[in-house]
Amino acid sequence: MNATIKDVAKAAGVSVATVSRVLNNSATVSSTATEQVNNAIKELGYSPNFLGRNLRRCETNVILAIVPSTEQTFYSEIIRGMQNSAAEHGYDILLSTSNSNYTLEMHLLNMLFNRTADAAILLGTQLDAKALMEFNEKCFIALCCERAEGADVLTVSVDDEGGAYAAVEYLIKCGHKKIGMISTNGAAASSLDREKGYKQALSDNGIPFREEYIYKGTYDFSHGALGFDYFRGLPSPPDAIFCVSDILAASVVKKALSEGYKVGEDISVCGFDNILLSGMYTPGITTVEQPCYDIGRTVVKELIYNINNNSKTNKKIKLPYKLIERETVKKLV
Amino acid sequence: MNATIKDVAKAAGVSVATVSRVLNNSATVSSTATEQVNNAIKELGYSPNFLGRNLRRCETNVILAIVPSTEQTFYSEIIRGMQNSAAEHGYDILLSTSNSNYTLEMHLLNMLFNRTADAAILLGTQLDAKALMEFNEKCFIALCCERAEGADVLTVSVDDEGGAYAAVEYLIKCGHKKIGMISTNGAAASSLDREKGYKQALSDNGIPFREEYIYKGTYDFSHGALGFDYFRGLPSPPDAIFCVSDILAASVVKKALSEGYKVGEDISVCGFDNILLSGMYTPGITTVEQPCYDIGRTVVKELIYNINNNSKTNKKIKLPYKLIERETVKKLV
DNA sequence: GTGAAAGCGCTAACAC
DNA sequence: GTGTTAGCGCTTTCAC
Repeated sequence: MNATIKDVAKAAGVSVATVSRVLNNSATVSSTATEQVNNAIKELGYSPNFLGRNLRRCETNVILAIVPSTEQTFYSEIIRGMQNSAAEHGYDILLSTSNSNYTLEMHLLNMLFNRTADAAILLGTQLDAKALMEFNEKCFIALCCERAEGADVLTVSVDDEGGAYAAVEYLIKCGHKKIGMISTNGAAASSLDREKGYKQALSDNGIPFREEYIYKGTYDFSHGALGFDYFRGLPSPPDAIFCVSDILAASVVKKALSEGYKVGEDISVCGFDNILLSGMYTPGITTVEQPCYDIGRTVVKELIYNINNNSKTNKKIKLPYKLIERETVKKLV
Repeated sequence: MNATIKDVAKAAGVSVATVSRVLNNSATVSSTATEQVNNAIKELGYSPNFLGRNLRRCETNVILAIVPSTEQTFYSEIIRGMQNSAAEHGYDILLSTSNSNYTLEMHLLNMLFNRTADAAILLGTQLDAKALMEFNEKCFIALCCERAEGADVLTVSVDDEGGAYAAVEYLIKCGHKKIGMISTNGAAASSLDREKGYKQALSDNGIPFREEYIYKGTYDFSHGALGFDYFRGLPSPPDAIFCVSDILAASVVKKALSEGYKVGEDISVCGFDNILLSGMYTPGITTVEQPCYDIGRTVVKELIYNINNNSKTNKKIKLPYKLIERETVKKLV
């Protein structure tokens, strides 16, 4: 079987303690001993068993990132940010998908209790504030991208309200007055925050809010088209639509195109996220960019701070958005 | 701190052995003892420490899936397939991204040696056949989606050659004769196999292969447009283009559209993968679907078979593709 | 049906 | 600068 630290010690003619010391640079070891140990390691093809090490140290240096699925391409940059930040602190990020399934998410979170991971980052969760707070008491967790209303847990996300405000203000500045919004009817705090930004921008610009100008569906692609159909059925349909995600925006664009509309001319649409799709689409979709890489870096940095200081700062961090102008918004002025 | 098996034993008034037995259903325990133990577990909020268990058992029941990045949405279904299959066998799938970086990939593979995971699945790798074979001797690994030329390692992928053949034959059946291909110039075996299918379909249908009808770039979005430009510069440009990926196909479509072409009319294009984008695009992109879910299920099933039987079957499994007709291919006949 | 005890591989006092 | 050794939490053999 695999060589153990004992085998290395024997081969190097030293004690296991010395081997451990060179393995971890934990104390001064004579250069001769160091060399002997390193030779033995090489010879035996030794690799330390982390199960033993982790058991002893009561830590794994693994952070579990739980995503609903990897279908959202914008997670990709977030994860890269997480990894880079983690690597700087000697941690690894391991990902797992919950498929938005409560039982599966609980199973994954249970990895914190069974010591498979030191901490977990939730990118969207099925748990309510109460359950999250309970976890937060016993474990190190963080929310990423999606805050949970009433949950006092470390959270890093884009400034959802500000981003939506900027998008709608941009639409208004472009001369649009009849602005609809496609949102979601679940409990997603990001959607709620974006609705807030939408309303605020309207009101700050003297445009009355109309209840019928807000369509609520799901995040599913089909709901963009559905929203578009709904708006068309209105006596006075909006001529610009702000969507809570780029997927939804793409759906609106596709539907409008298929109905013979010229998007960016007859109808304007703006998304949120700036996923790759938005730049690839024809016409290019105007949207609000999330600082994904920074979000990933930040959440890991803060989480590791908490781990190292055995603290629970529970900060709520909102990172800046960026408006990306492309071709789906008509400039009337 | 966290309760241990000892605490449970004490609280239940039994030995740790008995607790372990009820935890693992490993031997008959009297119903009274079982009840006492379960009560103690609940009371103490006990969760077994897997580091201890895994160390003792010399296994983790974790399979590491190493992906270049989660940017490719079609990994999403593959991972779902992996997870479902893994769960059936009591395993968890943990994901990690290598960013196509050799050092990072080696770091992740090293988790096999340090016993963080029992096996690894590589979805695209930077390692060459020799390195893969070496790993395969000492560890349980599998390749997924992308075979490695000359590597005798368990591999599960779509039938790349057949899929490409089907796509090109479809183009031919639609009346196209001047068919270009956008491929990649790296060592990606899937691209090579798809080129083979392209050539075979041509030759089987009496269409001579033209060297200048094959453009090789990278997987990067920009290379679709680059390929399109290249083809346009030819004295006799192709009127149909088969792309090695949907991303590349989308790029061709976008570029053609921006140049005033009517895609599916003036020019035909067919992709590969059937990622979500292809259905969302306008026009919908005709493509070859990979059986992602099945690929994921199959690779995990075979890998766990190997683990359980301590065998290395090294099967090469090719799963069937499916042609998805949408709107980017003109039917001339 | 149950308990005592060895030991998985490692780290870190502690002693020298 | 180095070695001895206890013990992290668990499973499992062996006795009873």
